[in-house]
Amino acid sequence: MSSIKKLPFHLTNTLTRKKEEFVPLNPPHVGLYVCGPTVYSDVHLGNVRSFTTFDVLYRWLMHIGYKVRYVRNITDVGHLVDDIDAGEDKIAKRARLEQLEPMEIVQKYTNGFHDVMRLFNLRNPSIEPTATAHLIEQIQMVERIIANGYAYEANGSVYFDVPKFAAKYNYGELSGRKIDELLSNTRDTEGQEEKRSPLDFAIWKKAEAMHLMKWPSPWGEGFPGWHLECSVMSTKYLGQTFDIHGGGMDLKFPHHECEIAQSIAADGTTPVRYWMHGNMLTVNGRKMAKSEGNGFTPEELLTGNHKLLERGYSAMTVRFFMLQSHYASTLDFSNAAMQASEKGLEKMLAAVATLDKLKGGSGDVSPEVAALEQACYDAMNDDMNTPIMIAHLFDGVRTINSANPASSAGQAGKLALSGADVERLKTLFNAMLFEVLGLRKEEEVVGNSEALDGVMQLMIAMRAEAKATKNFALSDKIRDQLVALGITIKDTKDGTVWEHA
RNA sequence: GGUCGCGUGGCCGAGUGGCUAGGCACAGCUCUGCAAAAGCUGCUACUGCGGUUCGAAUCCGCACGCGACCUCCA
Repeated sequence: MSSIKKLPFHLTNTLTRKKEEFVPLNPPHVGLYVCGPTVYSDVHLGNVRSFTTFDVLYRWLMHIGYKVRYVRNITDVGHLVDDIDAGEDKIAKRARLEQLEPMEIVQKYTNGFHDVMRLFNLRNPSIEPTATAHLIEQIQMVERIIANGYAYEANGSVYFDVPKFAAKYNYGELSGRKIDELLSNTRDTEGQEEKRSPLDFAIWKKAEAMHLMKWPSPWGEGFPGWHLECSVMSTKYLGQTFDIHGGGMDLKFPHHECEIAQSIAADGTTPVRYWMHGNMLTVNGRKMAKSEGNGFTPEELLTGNHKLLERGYSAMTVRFFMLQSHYASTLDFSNAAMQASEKGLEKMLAAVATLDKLKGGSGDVSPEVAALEQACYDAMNDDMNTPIMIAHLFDGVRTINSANPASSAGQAGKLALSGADVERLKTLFNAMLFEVLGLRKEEEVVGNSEALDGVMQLMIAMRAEAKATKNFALSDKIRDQLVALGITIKDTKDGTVWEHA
């Protein structure tokens, strides 16, 4: 039958700020690197949004036929807290607070991160490297950068020489910074006397005596710089130049800018061909962030136990909510928006259930169904436009419901779908909804045992008896009280069915 | 202060020059003992002021409002 056009895929390259056709370096293979979490505290919903964006990207690339190596790191060393704690490792600080070994903290929050990823149905990356497991490679990269003259040692630390690099290369290309402007905007450099320029950044940092996480190096005991691990691990597993690097918008500068500089300084190669940046999740217009204190954990989300939440929402509701906006737009969290998504997702999944029961008549795939299918692929291939794709699926929902003979509506069932149409729609909805968007049917909240279904069949039969004798008071009482228990009864043409509300 | 971006109907949120996005909410109708679900119909917006154009939410300028980054952050 009519074949769909699955390619080409276009994405917005934030390096060029243009939408470009995606052409892998070595098709059909694709190298994808995404900056993972720093495992020193719980991930919040804003983090989840970013990882979800790249989860869908990963899924989409595979769906359209690429073989993807997806690398997402775990940052378990190295980032500084703030001025007060200058020189002290973030993870070490937390360890002291909680009286735990640093690696215990790392393990704890890594486990927590994985739990969250499972909850939101994110696929595991191909490789999930940790910074602490790549210290040798990081030291080697520092050595290469020094050897090439773009870094210098000072008092046991090693700094990247930004002005020297910028003299020859385009430092600031990704984030649109200009070195003069950066210099004029520099804050006070207190405690940074070792740096030749305030723009220089540490690629190896000397550890103070009280520092808990430190390793020997040619420059003494210390730990790797903030941006080094991503350069090292992406190079190691994807090559000196690879296809796509993703991360949150807030990592663009300085993190990703420094990654580019490091790779060029160390190996002379531009590391990334396509940069992708996901936008922020906001709450009342402000970025959700640890420092803002406006984040909530997935656990709080599910239970609704947080001052921002009117009630709890399921992980799939949230996932659907996020995918109903474009990844490059900011997305504002609100209870009203969550409830709208909840209803929408229910409607979508109900249509999928209906679709499973449809038989369909004779005939070929209709042009309308073929067009719907193509529209979904086109939307996804246009910079991964999930909201448009979902809008098309909702058009499909109307088609499905209109073709449903079990519906009691007069006009329903009039729209004829062929058996081929039904099969095609099943394939499409399964692919888009579950495989690509990564949604899944919610597990039944209440234990859905055979016993419960038996009880329900009994209740339905008793209610049918009451209705048969026009005892509507009793039949309504049964239905209303079931509603109070979270069970909905629907009278359809094919009989009465029940479901969890 | 610098850089970048945003401002769409009751709410969320797509859309980059002309042709109804979609979801939620709301109203009417169909169906129905009543509901629920579903279908149909209605609600037709683009911060303000100029400009370009036959034509602008969409391009340009200015103003106002908001945000992100410039410091760890998805």
